[in-house]
Amino acid sequence: MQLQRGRPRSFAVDTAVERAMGVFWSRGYHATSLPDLLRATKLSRGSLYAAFGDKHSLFLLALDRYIADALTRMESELAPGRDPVDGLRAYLTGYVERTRGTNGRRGCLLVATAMELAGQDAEVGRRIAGFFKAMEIKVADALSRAKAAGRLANGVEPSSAARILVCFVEGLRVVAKPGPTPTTSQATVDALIDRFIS
Amino acid sequence: MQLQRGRPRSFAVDTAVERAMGVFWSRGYHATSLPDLLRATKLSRGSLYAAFGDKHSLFLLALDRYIADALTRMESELAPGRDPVDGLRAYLTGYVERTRGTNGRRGCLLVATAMELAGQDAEVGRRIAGFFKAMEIKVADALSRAKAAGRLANGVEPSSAARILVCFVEGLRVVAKPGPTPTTSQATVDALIDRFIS
DNA sequence: CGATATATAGACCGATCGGTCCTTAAATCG
DNA sequence: CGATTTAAGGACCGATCGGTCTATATATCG
Repeated sequence: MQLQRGRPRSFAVDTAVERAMGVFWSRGYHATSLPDLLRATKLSRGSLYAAFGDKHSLFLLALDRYIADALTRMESELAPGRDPVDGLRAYLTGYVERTRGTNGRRGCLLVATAMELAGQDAEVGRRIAGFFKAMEIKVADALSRAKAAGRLANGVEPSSAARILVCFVEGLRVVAKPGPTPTTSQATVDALIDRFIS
Repeated sequence: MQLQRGRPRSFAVDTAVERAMGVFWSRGYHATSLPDLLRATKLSRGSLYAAFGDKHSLFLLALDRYIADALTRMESELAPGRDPVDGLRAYLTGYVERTRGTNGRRGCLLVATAMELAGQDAEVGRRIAGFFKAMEIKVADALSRAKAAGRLANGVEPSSAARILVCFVEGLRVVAKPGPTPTTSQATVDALIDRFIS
């Protein structure tokens, strides 16, 4: 970003990335065309390529933004200062809310990208794997704090339970994609929590 | 399919569908091109279009085949005649095996299709939703038999437990996509079973 | 054999893909 | 003011997309 003499940038890079993220999120990488991105970002072809290089680079920025948002949300839900059981409940319930109605139909950019690109695109693969790992660590940490407080059911081991929860929430996003089952999801989450919390 | 006078069909429709399935499975729908399909099926353009109509129709046949295979496998794993707990273990362990090494990288056609197309393509959406429903019913049935045999942990309800297991296995396929974690998956499955079986 | 049916090979189609480039308008600087 | 910089708009590019069609070769029938 250089000194701005002459006409200043009429668009904020951040909001352009955010809008692009929305398109990739709704359609997936391959099904998103340049015209789609231009419409969403309100940029001209020239501006978009000057600012972001190419479609793939812009996608990586959008993916990074999505990941950062998800991690930020998790950090507040599972904050060390908070009651770990409340945090875990909030964390899981958040996924239920995100699979309701229109949101459910939209799915999850991370899951869609994992399935669409992670196998072929190393750059993407690293980001996705890193996210799942980070998520697992945060959940495991919350479970450890719950265990220390004597709130875990007998025989529950934080690290393996964390892996179970991570698989579960990602699976929720898959199963909810074709047709969300609004009422049952929360009950399913409650039943799951019931197996781990005493 | 009409009477075959003259040169007989030099290819079997079934094996062509199976080969096409393999390509869609590895690359996803949008990223699979006609040349990809021709190479895999060893058909000419003309033959492929004469036999299947278009790319989308061929994809639906491939998806149906994948679903039928999955249901067949489940029916043997969770057969009513078999010990339900053994069946559930075999069912879950099957997913662990399918996420190892190269297989894991390949992912799952159903999950990938759910994320890539189920939101936009009603025909596909119905198939995916139907599969998840069928799977849930089969698992719930096995859990019911386990419960009747007094093999379930206290407080476990078959129908909600089935929803949990379905989400878990589909999530396994997502998390395993970017980089399989071979050794831990079985341990994770064991830890999960441990929460439900007494 | 000749008639018929099937599949191959590949030319061909319009549309769209991602990406480059050039002109013009607008805004800020000295 | 004029010089400079930024972005918009859109023409334009080669490549590829899914899909059609026309030979041509081959096999099976009567």
